[in-house]
Amino acid sequence: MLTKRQKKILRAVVEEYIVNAEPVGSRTVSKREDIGFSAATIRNEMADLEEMGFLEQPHTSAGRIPSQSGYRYYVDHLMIPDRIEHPDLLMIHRLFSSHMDALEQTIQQTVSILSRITNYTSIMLGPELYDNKLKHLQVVPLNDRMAVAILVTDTGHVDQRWITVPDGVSLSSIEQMVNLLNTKLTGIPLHHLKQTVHKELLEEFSRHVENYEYLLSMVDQMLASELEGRVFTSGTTNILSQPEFRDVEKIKALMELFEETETVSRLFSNKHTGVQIRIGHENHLEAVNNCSIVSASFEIDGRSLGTIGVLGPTRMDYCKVVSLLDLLTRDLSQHLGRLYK
Amino acid sequence: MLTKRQKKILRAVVEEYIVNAEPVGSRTVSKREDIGFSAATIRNEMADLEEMGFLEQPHTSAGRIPSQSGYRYYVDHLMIPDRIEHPDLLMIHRLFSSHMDALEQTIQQTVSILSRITNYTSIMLGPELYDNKLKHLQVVPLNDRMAVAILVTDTGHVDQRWITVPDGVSLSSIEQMVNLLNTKLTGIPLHHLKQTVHKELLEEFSRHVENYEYLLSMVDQMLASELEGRVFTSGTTNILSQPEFRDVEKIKALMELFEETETVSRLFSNKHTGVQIRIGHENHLEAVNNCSIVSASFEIDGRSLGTIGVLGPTRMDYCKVVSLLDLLTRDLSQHLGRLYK
DNA sequence: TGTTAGCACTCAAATTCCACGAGTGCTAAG
DNA sequence: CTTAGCACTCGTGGAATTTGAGTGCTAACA
Repeated sequence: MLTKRQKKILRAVVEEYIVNAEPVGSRTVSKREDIGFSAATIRNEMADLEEMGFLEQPHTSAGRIPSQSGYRYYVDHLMIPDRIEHPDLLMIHRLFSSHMDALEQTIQQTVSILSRITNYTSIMLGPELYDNKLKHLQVVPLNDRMAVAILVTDTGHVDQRWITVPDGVSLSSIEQMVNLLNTKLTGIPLHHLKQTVHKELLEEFSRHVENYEYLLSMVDQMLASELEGRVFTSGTTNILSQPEFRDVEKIKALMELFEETETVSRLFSNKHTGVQIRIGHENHLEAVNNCSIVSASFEIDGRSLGTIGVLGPTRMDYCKVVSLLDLLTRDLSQHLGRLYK
Repeated sequence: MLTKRQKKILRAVVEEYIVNAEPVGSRTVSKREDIGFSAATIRNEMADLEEMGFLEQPHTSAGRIPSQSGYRYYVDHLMIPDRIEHPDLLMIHRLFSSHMDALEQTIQQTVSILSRITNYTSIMLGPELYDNKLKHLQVVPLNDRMAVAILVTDTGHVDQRWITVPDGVSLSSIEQMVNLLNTKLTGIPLHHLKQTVHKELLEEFSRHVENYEYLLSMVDQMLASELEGRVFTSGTTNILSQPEFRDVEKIKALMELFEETETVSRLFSNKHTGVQIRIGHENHLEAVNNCSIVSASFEIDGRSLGTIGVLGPTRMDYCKVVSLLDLLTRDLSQHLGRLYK
């Protein structure tokens, strides 16, 4: 357990380092208004804090910087979330009060705003489509071999894919099949579509549609849509302004990371409610060992729709980011709620 | 006019520099097999070539590097396009002989292969949709205020947008209108849709559809689709391995460039036939002053569909890139031709 | 007993200095 | 016209030196 004074000092060191990105010495701390002790006293306390693992020294004759447990203690016990500045509030308010755009646009704009306000890289996962329900299915033939299949969900998401038409299948039988599927599948969650077809509709199929065996391969092609949410990013270059990324190798590792949506998706996924903070090694990934990821989910009716998050150096302005994410996910959830009702 | 020997030497310098990224001295050149002169002779010639502006010296006691006009002369007069290596050929062949994917996937795979083979950043513009013809129009209502409009073109491109339903417009009248539009607009090029509606269909509208004034605003929303081609990139991080990008500032400028699709689109646009090379300042953009852009268009029936290109340092392996782009655009054109017929 | 001033000490970063050598330009001989 | 030889240039890299921020320890003080 830390004494009150130690907490004060730890907090001062973290906040000072977040701003200046340079090791902070005892003198700097003692000169802060909220600290009433001499540099010598601070030195003693800082030595103790280092022994406890909350601070570390780059080298003997330098000041202290927070260790990863130092940051962890800070976000868990010492941090007081910022109030969001007025111009930022205004920008967010304007985004969500604007007329309804397509979902993807809203998402893209949200990440974009987040990265502009924080000056870190921001990322959004989702929304996942698993339990979206089928609203409409459409097949548009392009020629006698190719057709476009279009799936619309109740949330207004549109999914498309090209399918090849098996030999010997007529346009009219395709049409017949699509009609049948539409009447039978509307309202079924996407991740149940395939098994519903195979379990319940096979019989119906064989009765109403000729050549149904061939058509089945088409249906399977149609329904093999991607259910995972997409990854949206914004401000990937922001992080290059941070002094901890002067090294080209680090930049490269990070940029390559962003090109792998798979990994990004894993890094940012967040099944908890509320804002989640992962500091450095807590991410279990070499490339982000000196980065922190702050993320939060947005939801409708308690059902998580996706995640929005920020990636920055461990020396991140947690106060600002946390309060911002809190606000954004609230507003986003509300906005999407209005949209879907 | 350069003498034969000068050409030989210029070529040697350029090729040597492309490989090693270090100033090449007279000794290095004289030791090449295809050069039969002593270092001293080369020195004299190199001094002349420098005077003519084809070579330059970083400092007095260093070798020469090609100037931008040096590269220009090289690609215009000295370069002999490479034969493409077998494994690369195989990869490309496999891409285009695979079953037909959706257009976007083919495109993404093409850029990806290009960047992997060249180790530079590769980019594709397009395809532009201006003269694609409408194949099918569909409106799927989500609730009483929102609907999704879906546009399918004859090339299988699907465009979607959310539209708001004006008050007092019934679902049935929307249906009626969509039917009308489908019969009247199918086969019309996308960039004519709007004016066709306003010029030729207004009258028809007023006769068949009630409340047509309200519906018109919906139609306008639907048809305001984006006709410019999208920008696809791959291997943005490749360029970070090049020794000319050890400087974080340069990296940042370039990465920020990639985030601006507008500028990227302008940089790579290529209205000529055949492979086009733009070297350094010829791009008229600060961030790519020491980069070259090689691009080529792909087309169907002589009609340009889009552009594919490569961005690398001016010290680029032009031979490889040119022959590769030549092959890729040919194959791509052919592939798309097969697809659309 | 807790706090503070003073002082010697440490060590990274910046600066200066120096030797090395790759490469040049010029000259004179072949 | 070509080439060997030589003096000269200048960037590179390493060693030595200086500088200064910051520490730990000790002793005095409240």
